[in-house]
Amino acid sequence: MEKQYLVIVESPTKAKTIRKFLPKNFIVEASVGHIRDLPQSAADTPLKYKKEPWARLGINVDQDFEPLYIIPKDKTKIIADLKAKLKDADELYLATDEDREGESISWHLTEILKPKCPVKRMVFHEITKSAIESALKHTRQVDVKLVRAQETRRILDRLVGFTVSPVLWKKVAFGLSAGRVQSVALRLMVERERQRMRFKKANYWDVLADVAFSGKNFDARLIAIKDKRIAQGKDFDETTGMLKEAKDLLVLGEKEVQAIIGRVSKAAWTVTSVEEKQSTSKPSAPFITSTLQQEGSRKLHLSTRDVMRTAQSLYEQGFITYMRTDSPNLSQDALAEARVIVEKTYGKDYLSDAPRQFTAKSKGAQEAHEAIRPAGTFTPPEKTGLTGKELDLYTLIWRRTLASQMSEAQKSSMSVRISADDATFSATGTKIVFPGFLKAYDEGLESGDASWGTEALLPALKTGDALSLKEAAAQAHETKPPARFTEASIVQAMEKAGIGRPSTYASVISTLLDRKYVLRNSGALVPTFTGFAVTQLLEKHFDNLVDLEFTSKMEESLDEIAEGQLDHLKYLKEFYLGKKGLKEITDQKDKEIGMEN
DNA sequence: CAGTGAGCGAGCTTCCGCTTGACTT
Repeated sequence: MEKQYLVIVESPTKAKTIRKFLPKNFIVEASVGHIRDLPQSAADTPLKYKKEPWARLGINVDQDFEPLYIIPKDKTKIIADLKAKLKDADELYLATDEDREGESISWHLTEILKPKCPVKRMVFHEITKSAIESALKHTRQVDVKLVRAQETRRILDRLVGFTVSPVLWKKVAFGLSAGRVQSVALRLMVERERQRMRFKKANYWDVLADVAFSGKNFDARLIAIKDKRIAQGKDFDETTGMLKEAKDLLVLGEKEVQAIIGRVSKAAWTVTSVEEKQSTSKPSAPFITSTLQQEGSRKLHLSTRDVMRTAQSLYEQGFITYMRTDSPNLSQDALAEARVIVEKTYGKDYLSDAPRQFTAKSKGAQEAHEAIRPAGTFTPPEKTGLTGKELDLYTLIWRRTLASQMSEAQKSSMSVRISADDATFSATGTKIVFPGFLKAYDEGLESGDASWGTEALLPALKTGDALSLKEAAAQAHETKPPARFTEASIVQAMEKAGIGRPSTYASVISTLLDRKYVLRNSGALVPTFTGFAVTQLLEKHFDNLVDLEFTSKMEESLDEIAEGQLDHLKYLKEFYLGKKGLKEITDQKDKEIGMEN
């Protein structure tokens, strides 16, 4: 009889795809994410353990931090199904994602399914027939050290969350929360708001002139009087509203500007210098979760949740690859397909000389998946039959992927100096000589459409040319405080700091909104009084936890644990039970903070 | 005697990260 194999992946959609690449004697099933976890709340804790002093944490902190794992209700049926399928299998292939969490899922599966047949760990980074066949041949064993690193991460997050949150219930308000990720994200927003509150507005004036040369009009702006430069926004200090120190600049008021206009209106306008520069720009990397959320927000005005919901639907319909990823990498198949479509759609001139490959920028990237790109044969958007948000998002992904394999854009910029009486004016123009990738995708644009009609052109000028003044107008300016975070920009900031993962960016924002730590105000996230109070308390008493560096330091330790260079118990003991450990600090602060009130 | 309600004590809230549906707004 033919041998039977059971392959387990994380996502049901992925299982469906892989099934097509494998013979009938391979049964492919999904774990649907994690299958075991610490109890989510007291209600989930088995009666047997409820009396234990550590039951509330779900971790026996005095007994080597032994975690209490339970199977969540919604996973019991999945486990039963997997067990039944395993009965008929001669071999088990664990094909969960190749990252810390995926390794852990594989380990939990062996713990629960207790397979009697041989077990092999297989990994692949792209879902193609050749990649899967190769993965089947190159299996390994579950990496127990990597599993330890995941478990340590899980325990640390629970300890932080369930130790610090109760302090907030006592000192601020019932039901609040703190955590390694959410509290730092909140702090970023609070700090930005403090900057805004400290901000002092500055006012200054300048002159915008409408000038003409051989029948063509263009704008020129006042930049200096008698070689003394005019102050611009960036020259003012944000917290004092005064000119930054050691700047010998001219801050103009309305009266002075009117006097200048009077002088230059009667003067001769002459070009004193012309500088031309050629430049090229390269396309951005294909989408990863964070950049998709940013561009979905900027170009399509969708919330991070909306972006993810829509992408999930596109994924399930087979239009795009997996939407939770931190890798901008394109598979060999995808590269080839993208290049074929670029040539077909835009012509050979628009194809980059060589395939372009991108690497992850953020520190914590685990790169278990590919970039978010059109799946299979890159169906052109108009042939997908999609509508509404789905069509818009797919079009964005399709264009961004193609752009990544297109030629550079070539620009030519011209910078001109003009003198009139004692004043110097400046005009700049940019011309796109060759649009290249901009034809498919222009990041600078707010709408989804690509276009390169935004260039500001100057006539062909040379030194000594005489210009005619049409109009000179006084313009008032005031400096602006730093902008509040939006959903998109906070995700960008979190990713840069290595805080949170692609699967959690959207839910972290939801938590902050749920707790009323921040409010949504026409796109901006505005910290509330509660948000300020919580941040202030955490900064004062748990400063290391809300430090931007905390997660990156933790990641370093987890890496050492995964490599066997650091003992996970030593790390956890020091973090929680050590002299300056979380437990000691919390007990001490509990009393301290109480005294203040 | 039955019904009411003050007073008391017990139990609960919370984390991050991996996946979908089942549910509500």
